[in-house]
Amino acid sequence: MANQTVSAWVGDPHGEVDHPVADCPVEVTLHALRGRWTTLVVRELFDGERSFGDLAMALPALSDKVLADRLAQLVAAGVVTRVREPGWPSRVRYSLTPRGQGLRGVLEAMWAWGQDTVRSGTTR
Amino acid sequence: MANQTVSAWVGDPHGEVDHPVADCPVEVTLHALRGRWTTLVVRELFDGERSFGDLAMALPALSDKVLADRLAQLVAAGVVTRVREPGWPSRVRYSLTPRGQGLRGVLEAMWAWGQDTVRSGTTR
DNA sequence: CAGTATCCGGAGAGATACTG
DNA sequence: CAGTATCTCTCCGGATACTG
Repeated sequence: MANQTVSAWVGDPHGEVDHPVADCPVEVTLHALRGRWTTLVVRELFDGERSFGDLAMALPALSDKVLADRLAQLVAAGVVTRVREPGWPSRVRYSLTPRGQGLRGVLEAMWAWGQDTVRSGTTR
Repeated sequence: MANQTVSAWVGDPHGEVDHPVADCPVEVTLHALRGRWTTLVVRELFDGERSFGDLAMALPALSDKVLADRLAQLVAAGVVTRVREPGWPSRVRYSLTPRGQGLRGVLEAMWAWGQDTVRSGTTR
């Protein structure tokens, strides 16, 4: 997760790390993607704007509460934009921010590594 | 986390996803890195082989139990090799497997995204 | 040295029911 | 439609104490 407060990534020397601190970039990313279902919600949004109902339909096993939690988390992380349409019935449009689009690279890296791992049969 | 069982990454169409399944490559990667301290342990090992005591010393706030948990998890994920030295006092050498080395790209992608996010001040 | 055995407290995931 | 309010339950993370 986190590293020490100051030094860079593999740019050692990284001194003692007493605690996984929140301002480590890796920690920040992990935090944004934290929790079950999160990456799936993001993936849905890679395809474009979605409403709450759209997402609920695409992820049927995901409860309203958890979906709302995830969306709030993603909004707080600056990954997703939430736009409430005025009127009735109420409708909310969720879409990725530019930063959210930037997650593509991260998820692709994860996909590639996981793919290799599965192929090699080193599943845990 | 996971996606459906068959289709590819952003290569839609991705059908309905009823459940975050374990065989999604992204899920596999997330699973390998799951838990507090995990990435920090991996980072220590990027610098080369380490003993249990080395790791405990580099991560002073990490308890024996959690360190042992993390190492076992990483071994199970095929990321780390565990070699027990015979004799007394007992000594165990931990190092990254080739697959573990492959995590560099993943963590770098995470680092880059987190870095941008912190710069832009969109911390949550 | 390198762990394992227990126990505890808190966070997160899900189910159900209700509201602006 | 798009959530919130509760409540439950399980899964860690951490502390402490002990062992091969």
